[in-house]
Amino acid sequence: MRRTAPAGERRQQLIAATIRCIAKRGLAETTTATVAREAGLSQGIINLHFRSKERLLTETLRCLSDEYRNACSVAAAAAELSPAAGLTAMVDLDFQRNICTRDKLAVWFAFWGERKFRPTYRRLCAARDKYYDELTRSMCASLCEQGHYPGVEPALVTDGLSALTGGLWLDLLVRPESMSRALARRITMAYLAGVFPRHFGQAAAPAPA
Amino acid sequence: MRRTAPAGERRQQLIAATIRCIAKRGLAETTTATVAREAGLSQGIINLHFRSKERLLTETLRCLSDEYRNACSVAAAAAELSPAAGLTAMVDLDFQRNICTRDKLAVWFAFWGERKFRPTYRRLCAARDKYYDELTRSMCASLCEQGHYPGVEPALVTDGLSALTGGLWLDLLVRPESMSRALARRITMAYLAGVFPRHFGQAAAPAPA
DNA sequence: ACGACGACTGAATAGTCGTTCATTCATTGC
DNA sequence: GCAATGAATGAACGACTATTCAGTCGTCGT
Repeated sequence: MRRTAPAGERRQQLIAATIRCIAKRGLAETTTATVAREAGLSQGIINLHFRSKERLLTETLRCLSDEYRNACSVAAAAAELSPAAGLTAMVDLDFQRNICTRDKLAVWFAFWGERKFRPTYRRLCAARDKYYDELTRSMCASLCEQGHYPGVEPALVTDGLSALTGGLWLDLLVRPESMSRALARRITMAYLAGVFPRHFGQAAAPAPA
Repeated sequence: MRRTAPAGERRQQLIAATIRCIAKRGLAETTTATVAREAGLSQGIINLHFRSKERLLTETLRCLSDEYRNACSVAAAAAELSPAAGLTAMVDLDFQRNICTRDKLAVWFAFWGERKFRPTYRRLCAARDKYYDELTRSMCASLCEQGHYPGVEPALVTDGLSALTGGLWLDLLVRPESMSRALARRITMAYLAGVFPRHFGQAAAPAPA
């Protein structure tokens, strides 16, 4: 391996090592030394490329947050076609291979446990939440209007969907033997079917093969 | 204040201080010193009454777990009347004043973030989960049978309900400005209404004043 | 080929935290 | 009242961790 690498590349490498480290050992036992070793580099490397451990963690979270928001653009595009297609794309995305890795889920929950106490974590998480909420809410609102669901409150459905997704992620992380991405997707679609029966109910959309 | 107290009392006092400490500062910044100060006692007190910090944390989690399981007995009793009443009691319980404190939620999530890596945390959390699942699943199964819902899978509904509750707890903790216990309860009941419309739908049960 | 640059190293440092233990002092039985 | 008991203290200790920095060595321009 090259001994020297472009700064951006090394930063990415260290962030990846951080994710693996948190997933393997937990945030409490993730030290600068373990991350450096995981990356196959030396003690001081983290303070060289990030100014501190804190910044490494912050950048790691920002990386995941950006990745999620970028992935959302696919769902936003699908929503142009129809609100129901947009919501389906959103659910697919949430339980997709790339986004919904066990390693990445471990990192999300590690930070969620601390976000109340670290303003920077809170800001980054809140930004992702806001983006999700606005996107999902507009889809739900359109579907309520276009699909004639006068009794359904878009804000309520959005909050429910967001909470359900978060809860299923937790199950995927801590009880992988009894929860799978496919099952999580089914449960979420069943929720949507309960809310919007004419669009997600049994007789509504043909299930994608 | 008495300088010496019965051992059991002091242990409870220290567990309460631990909960406040984790809720105020997060697990990462909860040290034996901060817990002792929060309790108004001295450095070595934790190692005196619990053998180590680790055991203090474990006992704290066990305390919350037991409290939750005890509270469930009310819901189990209600289920004897009817499965739907049991489920309603379960939802009420989950968003009740005593169980669903901001402090206690903070502790739950602090441990959930680490449970993958600490066998003891995992065991205690898994025990609570199992209890919840079995209780809820039997209620759902009874309701499916007695209420004639042939298309509904009890296991799926249980997983969904558990995930939704967990997600709403997270919202209550980190976004108290946009989530309340009452709203969380409404969202959960709306979920049940989607699954069991004849028992939880608009025209089914009279909303409690 | 060579010199300058800077990425990288890893031993040293300063600070923090969990744990220990000799000592203090309130409580209880006599 | 007076020991005897053991709960509680808090200074001291050892282990660990983030950060620093002087030195090493690969890379690149000339």
